[in-house]
Amino acid sequence: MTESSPPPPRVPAPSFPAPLSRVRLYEQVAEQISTWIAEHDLRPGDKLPPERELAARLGVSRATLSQALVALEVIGAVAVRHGDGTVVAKSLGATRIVEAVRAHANRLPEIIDTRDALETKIAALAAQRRTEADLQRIEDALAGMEADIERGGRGVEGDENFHAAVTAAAHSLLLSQLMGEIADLIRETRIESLSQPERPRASLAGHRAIAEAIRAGDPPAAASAMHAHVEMVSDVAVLRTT
Amino acid sequence: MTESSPPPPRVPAPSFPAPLSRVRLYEQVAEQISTWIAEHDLRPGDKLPPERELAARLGVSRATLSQALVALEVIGAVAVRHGDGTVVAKSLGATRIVEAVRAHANRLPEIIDTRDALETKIAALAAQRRTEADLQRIEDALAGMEADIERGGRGVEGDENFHAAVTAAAHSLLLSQLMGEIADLIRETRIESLSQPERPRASLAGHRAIAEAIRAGDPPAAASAMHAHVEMVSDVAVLRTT
DNA sequence: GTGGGCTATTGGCTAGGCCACTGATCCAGT
DNA sequence: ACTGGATCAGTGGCCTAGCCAATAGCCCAC
Repeated sequence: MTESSPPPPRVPAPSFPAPLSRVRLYEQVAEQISTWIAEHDLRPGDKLPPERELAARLGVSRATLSQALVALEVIGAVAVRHGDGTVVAKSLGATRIVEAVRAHANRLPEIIDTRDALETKIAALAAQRRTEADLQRIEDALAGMEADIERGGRGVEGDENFHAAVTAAAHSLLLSQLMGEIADLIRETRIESLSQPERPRASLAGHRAIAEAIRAGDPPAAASAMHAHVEMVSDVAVLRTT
Repeated sequence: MTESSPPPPRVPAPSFPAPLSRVRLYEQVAEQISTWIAEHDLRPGDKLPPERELAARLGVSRATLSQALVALEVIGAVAVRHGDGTVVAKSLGATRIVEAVRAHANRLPEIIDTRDALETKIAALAAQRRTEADLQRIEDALAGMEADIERGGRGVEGDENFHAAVTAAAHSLLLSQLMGEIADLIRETRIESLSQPERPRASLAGHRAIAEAIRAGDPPAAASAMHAHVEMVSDVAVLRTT
C-alpha cells in the first residue's frame, strides 16, 4: 500500500510467512513442565519437584527454569512459594465444582457428558500434535494396562495413565487443567466401570483404537474412537444406576 | 559488596491488615518497565534500552530483569529479539501488570480449543434438553444483541447472554461450571473479536443458526453450527497474532 | 554498485553462590 | 505433660561473572 510513500512502513507486508520463530529455552521448558503435570495427573495443590532437581532433570540452569516458572505463573498455571516449593495452581472453584456435582443426585450422566466434550477434543488434538515421546507414553500405558489385566487385575492404573498420556499429547494446558479439575469425579466412575467382568478387556480394545488413530494422525478417527469409548463407559453407568 | 551500614528491615506500612503479599522483584521490575513505557509514551515498535543498561539503571541483576521481560512477553506487552533488542509490542496504556496476568498472548489458541470442546457439546445437549423457557431466554439474548448492533454497538453483552442462555439450556451443572471457570478468558477473546467491523453481524448470524438448530431439537446441527461459530472467532484471533 | 566478511552490540543461557523464608523437630523451662 | 523458643534442613529469591549466539551495520574488495 504505502510502499512508495516517504514514511518508512514499519510493517513490511501483510503476508508474513514465518520469520522462523525462535523458540526460547524457557518456553520449551514451560511446555515440558505443563506436559509433565498433565502426564502425571497432578491436581491443584500438588507439589512440583524442587527447582534444583527439576533444573537438573531437564538439563537446564536454574535461571532458565526460573524463567519458565515465571511464565507459568503469569498464566496462572502454578504458584511459586518462597521457602516452601512450587505447586500446581488451584483454580478458584475447583473444590466447589467437585462438591457441587457430588451433591447432585445422578451426576454420572453429567460426568459422562463432560468427559465426552473434553476428551473427544483432546483426542483430536492429540492426533495432530503428538510427538514420538507422546506415542511412547501412550504405548507404555497400554502395555501396563494389558499386563495388569493378564494378571487378573482391572487395569485401573493403566487406564488412568492412558488417559493422562493422551491428555498430555494434546499439548493444551487449559484442557489438561480442566481435566484435572474433574479428575476425582472421573476416577470414581472409572473404578465402577472397570469392576464389571469383561469390561477391562473391552476398555483395552477401545484404548487401542484411540491410540491407533492418534498414531495415524487422524483427528476425526481419534475423536470418534474416544467418543465410542466414553459411550461404552456410559452404558455401564446406566446399568449401575438403573 | 555489602553496604557500609546495614539497611533496617523495611516495614511496609504501620498497619497491615493484608496477609502481606510477597511481591517478587521481577513483578516490581515489570511494573516499573511498563510504567516507564507509559511515561515516555513509547509506541509499538520502539526499543527498550539494552538489558545490561536497563538492569543497571533499575538496580537489579540481568537475571531478574530477564524474568520481568519474560512476564511482559507472556502478557504480550513486549517482544524480545535475540541480538537486536527488546521492543514494545502493544500499547498497554493503563493496564496494570498484576491484572493483566490472566491475559492471553499465546493462550488464545488454547482458549479456542477449549471453547470448541465445551460449547459444541453444550449446543448438542441444549438441542435435546431445551425447554420453552430456555428457548425464550435464548431468543431474548438474540433480540438484545440485535438491538444493540442496530444502535451501532458491538453486542458484547448480548453475545455473552446468548452463550449463557445456551449453556443453561444444556442443563448440565458440570459443564456450566467449567464454562464459568474459563469465562474470564473467553471474555477477552470475545471483545477482541467483536471489535472488528462487520464481525458483530456475522456473529449474530452464527447465533441465529445455533438457536435455530436448538429450537429444532437437532443436536448434530447445533453442534456443527456452534463449531462454525467458534471457528469464526478463531479466524479473528489468528489475524490478531499475525 | 554489489557481495562478502568483520565486528560491535545485544540477548540467551550457564555456573556457582549467598541469603531469606518455611515448616518440622527438638529441647528446655514451667 | 505442656508450652514456648531455638534449631535445622529444605526450598525459592536474587546476585555476580562469564561465555555463547544472533543481529545489524560497516567496510572493503571486486
